[in-house]
Amino acid sequence: MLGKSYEPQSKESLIYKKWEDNHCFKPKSDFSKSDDAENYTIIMPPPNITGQLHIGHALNNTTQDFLIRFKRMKGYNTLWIPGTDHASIATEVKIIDALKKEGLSKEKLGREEFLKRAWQWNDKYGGRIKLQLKSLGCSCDWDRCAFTMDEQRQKSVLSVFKQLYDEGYIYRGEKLINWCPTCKTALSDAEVEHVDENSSLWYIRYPYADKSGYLVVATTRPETMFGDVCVAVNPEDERYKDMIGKNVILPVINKEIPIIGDSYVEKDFGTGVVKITPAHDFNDFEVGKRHNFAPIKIMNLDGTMNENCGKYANFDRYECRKQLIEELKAQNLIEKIEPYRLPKATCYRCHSAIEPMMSKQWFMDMQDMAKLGLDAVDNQELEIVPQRVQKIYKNWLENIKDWCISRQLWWGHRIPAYYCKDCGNTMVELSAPKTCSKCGSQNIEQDPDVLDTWFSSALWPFSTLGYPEKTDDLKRFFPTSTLVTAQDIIFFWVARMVMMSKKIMGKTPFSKVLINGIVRDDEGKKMSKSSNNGVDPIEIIEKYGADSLRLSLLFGNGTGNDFRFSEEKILEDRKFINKVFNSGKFLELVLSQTYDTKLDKTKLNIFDKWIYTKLDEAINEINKLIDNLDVCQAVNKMYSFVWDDFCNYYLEFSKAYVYSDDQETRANACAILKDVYLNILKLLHPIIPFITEDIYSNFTGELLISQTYASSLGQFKKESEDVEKIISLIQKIRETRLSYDVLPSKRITLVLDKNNSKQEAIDIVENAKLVLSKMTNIEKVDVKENLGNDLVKFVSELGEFYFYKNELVDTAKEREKINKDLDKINAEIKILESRILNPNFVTRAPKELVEKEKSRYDYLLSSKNSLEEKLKNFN
RNA sequence: GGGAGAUUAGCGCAGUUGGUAGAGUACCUGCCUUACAAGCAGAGGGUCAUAGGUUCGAGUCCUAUAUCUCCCACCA
Repeated sequence: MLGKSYEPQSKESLIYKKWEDNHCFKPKSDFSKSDDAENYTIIMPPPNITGQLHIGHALNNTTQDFLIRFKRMKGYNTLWIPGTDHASIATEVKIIDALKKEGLSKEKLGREEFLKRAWQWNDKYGGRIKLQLKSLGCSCDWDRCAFTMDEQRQKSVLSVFKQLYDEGYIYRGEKLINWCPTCKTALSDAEVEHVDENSSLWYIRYPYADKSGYLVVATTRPETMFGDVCVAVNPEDERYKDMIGKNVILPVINKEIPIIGDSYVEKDFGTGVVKITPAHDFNDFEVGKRHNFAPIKIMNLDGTMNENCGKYANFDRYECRKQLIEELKAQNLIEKIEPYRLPKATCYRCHSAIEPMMSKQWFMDMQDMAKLGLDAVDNQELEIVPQRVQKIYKNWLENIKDWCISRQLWWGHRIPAYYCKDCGNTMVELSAPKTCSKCGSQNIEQDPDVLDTWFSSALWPFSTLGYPEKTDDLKRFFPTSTLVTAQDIIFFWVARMVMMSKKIMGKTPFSKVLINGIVRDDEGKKMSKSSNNGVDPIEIIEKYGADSLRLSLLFGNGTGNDFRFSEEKILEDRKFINKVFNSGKFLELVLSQTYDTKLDKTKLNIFDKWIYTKLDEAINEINKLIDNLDVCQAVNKMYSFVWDDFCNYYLEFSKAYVYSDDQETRANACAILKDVYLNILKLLHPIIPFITEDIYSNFTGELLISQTYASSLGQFKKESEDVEKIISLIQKIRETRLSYDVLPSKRITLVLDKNNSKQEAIDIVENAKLVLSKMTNIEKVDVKENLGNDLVKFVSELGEFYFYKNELVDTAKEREKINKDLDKINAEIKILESRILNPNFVTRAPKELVEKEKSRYDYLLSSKNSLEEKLKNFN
């Protein structure tokens, strides 16, 4: 029995458990190896274990679950692999924060203890994330749940690292890298965020060595002057070109450096003179390299100045700047200071200023890799939806630089590089070597650093399937089908997965990628921790149920577009779920009043044939839309099919039969209604799995999740068209009744002209009399030979119809209304005439369209005619 | 500095080969019609940001402009 109203809270977790207990989330091939159904595989973007899921995750995972459930019911061998990400730097930052509160630090704790803490953290938060996914209804295979740092994934990482090292793609070297002085680690380019900041442009005088005056250098980083190796001017710059080759004195430390010419310098910016600090600026590094200057490091890893800065050694970088400016001012070496807005590079985790530093790190050569990533898109091995994202993806790959993959952190995959302390030999091995491969020494230590967290994420499409082992899963499910993710990790993750998969597996990891938009709050602001406007899906689920949340996320939101989340929208959308529930209650009621239901699909009336045809069309259309990843339209279609076609029409039609006095008619009508309704539940299951499952099992005792769509009965074109005509007649009757202010409860007569009506119209109306009467409160239909003038005419697609004038209520406002309608029709007639009478249109436009317009024109003319006649009735 | 997206009914939004502007919600009218008032039946409301262009025909394609949002970026 269905309750008075649906209560999701009490049921959802039980339903989920039932699915799990019955192994519904597992691929069919787990039970029958010979199953040759086509595979449909999704790997879940692993959420960071740093926290809990927000609405953005809910959107992504609902979308994935929608796809998986739909494909599962379409008969595919579906696999959805869940998992979590260790999120190296993000987690480490969190744990350090937590330690701080206890008065502890990472160093005090030591590596081993620290890692213990990290694993505890994983247990706690990873667990909560899984719980959230389950409450959302995600039908992923938990037995295959992966963690980026579990044993299996460690093997994948080691294997890939070694292979790429052996092939020369991974190398170690001292280069200028992005250094976060707070996190005390190197970062990749992708991990640097640029924010505009108000600062100054300092104009500093560098005296000529020959004491003939000074050169003014404009800089945003005065404190880096200790690392200057030269100053540069544009060789084309008339002001300075004669100075090239002369020397200037670096103030404060009084060091002589040369003036060089390099076209990198813009004549028009600042003074046209640039100080070159190769060890602390990426551009300067290139300039320095071109002119063979050795970089001079001036900073320690914690952001303090080093011994190359004279008395400023050990000063914090900002304190140094402050005092240095004062000293220069005192020496009259500051020409001026201008306010200046500059993009500041910051750490994407702790948001402190990044310092470019010379440092020995591990890198991945990205030239060949990037090409693999570009090929995937260019050769259409990979389709990114929405298409515009493809440009962003390509642009990034086209400008990519080598990837710094080592991090000076503890929580992560330790780099499998071993150094011989005696001969300096480097060994990259899957397990720790006991002796040096070169000198045989046992004095060996492992690199203390770990890998960029995105290195392991990049392997996700095959590491989750068991790589490097040649597992059945890997054979069966790689490459996967669709990836659904958020746009902020296109570079971090999507691009790198594509490159790694192509490199390691030789194949693009998935054929389609759906990039969802950003989730905003009800004011349109991006949901983020800093704005504190994030919403926990669990809260919403507890309040409204998972189905409501899911529906609200999927319904009416353009695929790939940003999405505004509000509880108000949930309340609006939730009405649909109520509608589904109530139609179930209606079925239950009807069935309870019928002794016997026998489904005989050979005995379908035209309305049954119509709804089956509509259902078939809907499924086909939805299938197509889903293949194109047009989730929004697919859900729209489901919604309108169920509410408009099924609830508003079919259900009402069926009342004419399920309450029939004829037992056989009644039994079959009930059976068919039930069958159609169960199909509706199947159709909706991917959006609102819980309630549909609940109702389905109520009616059948079977599990809905494991059902497949019924094979089509075929399409009944003729009957469908007839019913469409009946529907438009119903609308016309209702409209006409209302226009004459006839109360809905008043039963009136529908009249047809026997001589002038098409036989088709008479037959259709005759056959649909019962339904017409139910839907429009028509008492009877008169087919008359001779029409008197006591009638009022109206027109539908089936032709002309009449009401008895004396059954209607006249009103004065009728004239007004008719005139208004006439105006509208005349306007459209004019538009159509401009077309139909235009020889260009008639000859160039498609024939069918011309035909369509012509018949529309005829219809309008007769409508006009009838309105004009009607108008006469009110004279 | 470069790039992308948005601009459609009061509101928040759909609109996939160019072919008479759509649903939801709000508002208005009438209905407590035995699934559902979280409902049913109707109605009103849009020069599809602006200006040009291509076309028989443009919300849809092209070119500018404006406003908003996002991404990328080494002008010291």
